[in-house]
Amino acid sequence: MTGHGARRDVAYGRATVEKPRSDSRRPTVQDVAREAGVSPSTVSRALNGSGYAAAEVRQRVHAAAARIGYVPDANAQTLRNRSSRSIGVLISDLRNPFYADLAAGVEQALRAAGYHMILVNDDGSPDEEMLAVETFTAMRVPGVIVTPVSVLALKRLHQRGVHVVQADRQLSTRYGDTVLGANKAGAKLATRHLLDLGHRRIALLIDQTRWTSGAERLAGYRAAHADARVPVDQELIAYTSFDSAAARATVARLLDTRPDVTALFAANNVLAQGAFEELQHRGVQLPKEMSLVAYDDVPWMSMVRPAITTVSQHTFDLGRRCAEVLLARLTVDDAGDRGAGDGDSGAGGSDSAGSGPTGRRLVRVACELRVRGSSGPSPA
Amino acid sequence: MTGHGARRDVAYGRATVEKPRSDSRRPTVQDVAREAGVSPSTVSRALNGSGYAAAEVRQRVHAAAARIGYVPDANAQTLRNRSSRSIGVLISDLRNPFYADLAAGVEQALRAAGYHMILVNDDGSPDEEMLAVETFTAMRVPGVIVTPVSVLALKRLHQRGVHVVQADRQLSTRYGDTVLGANKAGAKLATRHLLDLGHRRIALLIDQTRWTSGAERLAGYRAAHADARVPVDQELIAYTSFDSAAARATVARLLDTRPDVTALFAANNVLAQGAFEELQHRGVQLPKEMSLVAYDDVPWMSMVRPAITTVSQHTFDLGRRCAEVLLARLTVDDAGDRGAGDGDSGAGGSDSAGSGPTGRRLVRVACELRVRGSSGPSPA
DNA sequence: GTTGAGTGTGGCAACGATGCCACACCTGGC
DNA sequence: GCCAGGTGTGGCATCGTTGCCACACTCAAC
Repeated sequence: MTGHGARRDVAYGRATVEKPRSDSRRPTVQDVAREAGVSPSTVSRALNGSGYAAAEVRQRVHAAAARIGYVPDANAQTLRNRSSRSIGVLISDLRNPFYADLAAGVEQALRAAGYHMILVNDDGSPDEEMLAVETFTAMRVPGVIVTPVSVLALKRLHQRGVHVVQADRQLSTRYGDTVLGANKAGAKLATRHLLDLGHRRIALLIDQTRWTSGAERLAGYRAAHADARVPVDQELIAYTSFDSAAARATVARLLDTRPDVTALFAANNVLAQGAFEELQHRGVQLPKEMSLVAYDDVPWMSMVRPAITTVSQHTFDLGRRCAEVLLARLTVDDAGDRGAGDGDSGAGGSDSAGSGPTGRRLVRVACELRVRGSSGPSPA
Repeated sequence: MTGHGARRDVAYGRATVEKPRSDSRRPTVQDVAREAGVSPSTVSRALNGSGYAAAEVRQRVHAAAARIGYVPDANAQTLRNRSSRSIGVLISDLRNPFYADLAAGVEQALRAAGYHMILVNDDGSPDEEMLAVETFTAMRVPGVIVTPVSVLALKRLHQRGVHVVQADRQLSTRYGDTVLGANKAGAKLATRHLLDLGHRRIALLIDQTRWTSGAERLAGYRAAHADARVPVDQELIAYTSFDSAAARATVARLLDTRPDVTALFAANNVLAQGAFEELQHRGVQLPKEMSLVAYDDVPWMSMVRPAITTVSQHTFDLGRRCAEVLLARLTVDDAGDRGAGDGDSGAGGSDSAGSGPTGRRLVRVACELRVRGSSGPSPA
C-alpha cells in the first residue's frame, strides 16, 4: 500500500500543476519563533496574550507572524485545548425557508462570536441524525443546535458532555436547553383573529402533535376556542403528513365532507402551501368564501394575492437566540466559576423560563400575527 | 488567570450539574488497545484496515471499540494526516433560496462522500469573505466551494494549497475549478421565448455585469435579439442593485419613461420580486398588458397568479455538482498517481468543458425554461 | 539445522500548539 | 556584596492518531 508518505513525496513533483504553492509547507509556531528569534513558547504567549511577554518581543513576534503568513492550526489547538470552536447544527431540511432562516440566524450569531457552523441536514431521519452526532463527537464540538428527531441523539450528545440546544421543538426536558417559538400564544392569536371575524367552523390543518411545535399550536387553537366559548369540532382537526401534496389532498377531502367550514388554519408553511394550492385550484375566493391563516411566515405568503395572514415566528431571531443560549453555556464552562450569570439579555420579545446557569433553560421567542388579505369576515 | 488546568479541575466538581457524564474522559486508541489486549498501533491498523492485522485480532479490536464507545478524534487525525474531511462553503446569503438550495445540494453530496460542510455567510462582503478564508485555512480544509466576491480570497486559498471551486459565477480563470449555470443559454431561451411571442421591446432588469452570471445573461439576451434580427434598445437594459426594493424603484422609473415596453426579463429572483411587486402594485395585467419572465425559479414564482415563467437553474443539482467536482480533485490528490481519470459522469444535463484532472475545469449545469402564465403574446 | 521469506505485532516519533515549571537575569534593600 | 523578589524566556511533556521501522515468530526449503 502506497500510503501517505508516498502521496506526499509525489505531491512535490506535481506541485506546479495541481496545488501551486504547496512547495513550502505551512508555517508553524516554530517558524515564527525562528523568524522572531525567540522560542515557540514565547510565540504562543505573545500571540495569545496569556502569560508574560515583553512589549517589544510581543511586537516582534506579531510582525514575524504577519510577515511569514502564519495561521495557527485549529486542529492542533483543539487537540491541545480539548475543545473546538465549531458548533454542530443539525436541521431537517435546508430547502425549507424555515430551516434556512433558522440556520442563517444561528450562523450570524456564531460568526460574531468567533465560532463556526458545521451544518448537517438530516432530512428528518433518525439514522442520519445519529450519524451526524457521531461526526460532531469526532470533531469535539463543544455544542450542538438541533431541531431534534429522536431523543436518543440528544441523550448521546448529552452523555458525551456536549451542550445541546433543542430548537423549534422539544423532544425531552432532560437534555440541555431549548429555544422555542411561542407556539401556543401564536396559534391562539391566529385562531382568535378568525373567531373575532365571526368564524365558527375553523379547520386546523396539522401534521403531527407528538412534537411540541404541533401540540402547542393545537393547544393554542383549542384555547382560543375555549376563551370564546366556541366548542371545538373534533372533525375539523385535520391530521395530515409533513408534505404539501398530502396536505393538499387532506384539504380536498375536508372541503368535500365539510362544506360548512369557513376558515382554514394551516399549522406550518408546508401545509399552508398545500392548502393554498387546493383553494386556488378550486377557485375558492379568499377571503370572501373562505379565510386562510398560516403559521410561519415565508416569502410566498406575502407575494400571492390575497396575501396570506400569518403568524411570523421571527425565525432568524429564533436561530440567533439558539446560538446565544448555547454560547452562554460555553462561556460559563470556560469561566471556571460561574461568572456570566443567566444573562437573559433577551432581544426584545423573547422571554425565558427556567432557572440560572445550572438548570435547563427554556427560552421562548415571541411571534407576531401579520394580518393580510386572506382572512376576512365569515360569510355565514 | 485560572487557565485550562483549573477549568478541568473544577469541571469534575460540577459534572453532575452541567455536563453529566464527563466524569469519564473520552476513550482513545490507548483504551481500546488495553481493552483488546493489543498495542495502539494494532488498533489503528485494525480499525483503518491499512496494514497487517490478523482477522481474529481485527475482530477483537472492533468489538472492544464498540464496547467502550470509541470515536476517533477527528482533530488528532487531521493533525496527523494533514488534511481534514471538512469542506468550507462560502455563500452570500443563506436566506435567499438560491443560495440555500445550492448549499443543500453541496451538503447532500458531501455527506454522501463522508465529508461535512462548514457553512459561512459572507453577506457579499469581501472582508467577511477573507475572514472565512482564514478560518478555513486554520481548519486545514482540503477544499472550499465559494460563490466568490473577491479574487483575492480565491488567490489566497489557492496559494495555500486549498482546492477551490467557484460556484454560480467565475471571478477568475486562474484558481481552481468552476461550476456555473448555463446563463447565456438560459437567458437566450427566455428572451427568445418572448421574441417568439411577438415582443419587440423587452426590458432587461439586471444588477451587475461584472460577474459572469450577469454578463452571460446579458449576452444571452443580446444573442436572442441578434438571432431574431431585432435590434437591442440600450435604454431597455435597466441596471439596478441586488435588492428587491431598488429593483422595484428601477422598474417604476422604467415603466414611467418607457410605456412602450411590453415585456420584462428579470435577471434573478431578487430583481424579479421587485418587478413583480411593482407590476402588482400598478395593477398591470399579466400577461395581457405585460409579460414577465424571471431567471432562477424560486417557490413564490409558482404560487402567485399568474405563475411566473422562469428559467430554472436546477440549483440543488448545481450545488451537488460543485461538491462532485471538488471531491474528484481530492480523490486524485489522495490517489498518489492520477488513477481516477477525469470522470465526467455528468448527472444528465451537465456538460463539462476544460481538460483532464490537471487543468482547470469548467462545468456547466443545464437550465430549463418553465413557461407559465406570466408570459403571453405581445399586446402590440 | 540453518537460512530466508513471509506474517503479524509493538515501539516510537511526529503532526502543531500550549502551558507548567525551571531558570536566568535584573534591580533594590540591607 | 549578598540575597530576595520580580520579570521575562526556554525546555519539555502533552493532547490522540498514525505509520515507519524493527523485531519476533512460523514454516518450508535446502
